[in-house]
Amino acid sequence: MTNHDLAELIFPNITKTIEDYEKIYPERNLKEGEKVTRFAPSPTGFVHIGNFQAAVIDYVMAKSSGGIFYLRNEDTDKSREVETAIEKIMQVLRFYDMEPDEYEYKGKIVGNYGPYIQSERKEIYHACIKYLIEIGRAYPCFCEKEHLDQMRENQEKNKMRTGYYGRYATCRNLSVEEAVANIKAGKPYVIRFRSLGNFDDRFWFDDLVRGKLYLNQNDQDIVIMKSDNLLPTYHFAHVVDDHFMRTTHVVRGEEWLSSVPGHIELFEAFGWKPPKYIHTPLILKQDGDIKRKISKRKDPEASMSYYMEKGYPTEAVIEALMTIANSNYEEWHTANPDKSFLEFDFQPKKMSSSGGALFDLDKLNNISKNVISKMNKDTLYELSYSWAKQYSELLKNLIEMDPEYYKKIINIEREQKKPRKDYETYASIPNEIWYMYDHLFEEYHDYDFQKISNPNEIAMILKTYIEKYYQDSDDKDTWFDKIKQLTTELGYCADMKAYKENPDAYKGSVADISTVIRVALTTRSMTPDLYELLKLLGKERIQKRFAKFYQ
RNA sequence: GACUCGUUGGUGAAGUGGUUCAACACGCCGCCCUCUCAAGGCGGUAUUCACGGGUUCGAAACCCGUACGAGUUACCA
Repeated sequence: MTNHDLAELIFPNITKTIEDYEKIYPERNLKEGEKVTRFAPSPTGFVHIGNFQAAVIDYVMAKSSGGIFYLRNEDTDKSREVETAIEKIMQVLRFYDMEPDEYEYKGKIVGNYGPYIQSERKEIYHACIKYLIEIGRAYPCFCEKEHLDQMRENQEKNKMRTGYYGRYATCRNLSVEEAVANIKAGKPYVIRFRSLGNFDDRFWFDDLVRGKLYLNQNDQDIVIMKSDNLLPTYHFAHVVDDHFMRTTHVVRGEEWLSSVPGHIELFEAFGWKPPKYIHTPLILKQDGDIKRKISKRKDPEASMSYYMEKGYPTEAVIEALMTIANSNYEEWHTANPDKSFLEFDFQPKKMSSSGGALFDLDKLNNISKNVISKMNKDTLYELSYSWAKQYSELLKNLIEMDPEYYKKIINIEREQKKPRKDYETYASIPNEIWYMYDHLFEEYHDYDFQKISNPNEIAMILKTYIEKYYQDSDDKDTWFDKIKQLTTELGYCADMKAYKENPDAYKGSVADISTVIRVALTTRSMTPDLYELLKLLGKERIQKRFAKFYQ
């Protein structure tokens, strides 16, 4: 009996060969420099920020080169799979406007290199494994878990490298007859790759981030097909898929670096050319004194849904992630505010290889504030409204009550050279504008009066102001002149400079008077421009708010 | 334990032998700015690049050790 018989026994129904697939999935017609990248998440119901960053890089590299960005669903681990995961993934991609060129979604395949779901590619993997068995580079392994565990324990005890290699790879020495007999007897098995590598020999490999790396050859007979569902392991699926889908650049986390030798050997066994690799530093988080991998269980910000719920503009998240990837991105973006991030010349070499970047929420918040501040009122209206419809009943109701009024509020000190930066996220908007709504204002009674806190004095200031001075029709200069007149009339200092030079000579200043008005109007001592607020509220509502203090 | 990658300020980092006595951004602090806050302006924030040794006229940059951190070491990706 020969390897051929063994291969036939294991895969009797596989008739297509590798050559067939080479024809079905021909080399892509790429122009010089065009890149093919992919986002290949496993459907766990969770889009990790690190994976998403890789997707952003994938997208930028593909799109900026005129190439292809596709989505591949890596669902080979059926035990971890979550039903709606792929919808979430698609939702995230679309939300960030990173529509893949090729994908498979809800039964529809877009692209000529599918299926794009690994569990549907079984035949292709099997054909490849069949080939490997025929040429003697793969074999069935009947070792049981207990045996493997025992073996590893012994290896550890003897300070040997752990794993299935060399003399520990017992099943590689089984004769075809023995293997066939085992299979016919119904023994469960996995398929392992037969490594020809020598761990003591080194080879170099060029990672686009780190440059030339000298690595030990792989000598592990890694599992390429699992026993229960006959699906491939990640390692094997990566090699087969990225070859037949004609991926040119693989972007993945640096946790994959140590499996590179195995992947390279797999490519070599087929005589295929490996793609270029970009192993990105992990995204870490500061936890007390230590930095650790951002974890999906402990850290809500590990999930992309966090940023969607909080209402960060997509542009802000992308900028934060791009800045971690290439720190000159920010500078470039300020210099080219109107350009899309796709026009940025992303350079893998410029990625830090310092083994992990802290994701800085302060920085994100700052970027986000800037992004929101630069939106015009209509854009902010649209984006915050569509966010509210999904995530905030409160904001949604406020907007729907009177969209034009809402627009006026968010337009205060907006659409100018140096706009205000009040809103960090869409979620933070209600907290900044609620006092402009009477029904919310009525419910709140905690006034933050500052220097002037005597109720009689406050009542007097407010009453005098509204009855004697305030007019809706005043322009800003007139308005402020009147505030000054009021200030002087009540014995306070209207000139800030004079006041600062000699504060003891006065009861207080125009700033104190303004603060009283501001607080009475909003309960807060810090708000946007007072004049704008007054105008928006109008005399009648102002009067009502003031009246509380002198009735 | 073994293997691999790394180590520049509070954070992200620029910088690969000599205008870097370490850019830029965030954060923090201070001052200024005819109403607050925000913004803005100005200034401060690493006598030094984990540590020790070496190479060199010259090192954060090159070499060697040490320490520390991270990743991998699965029929998970």
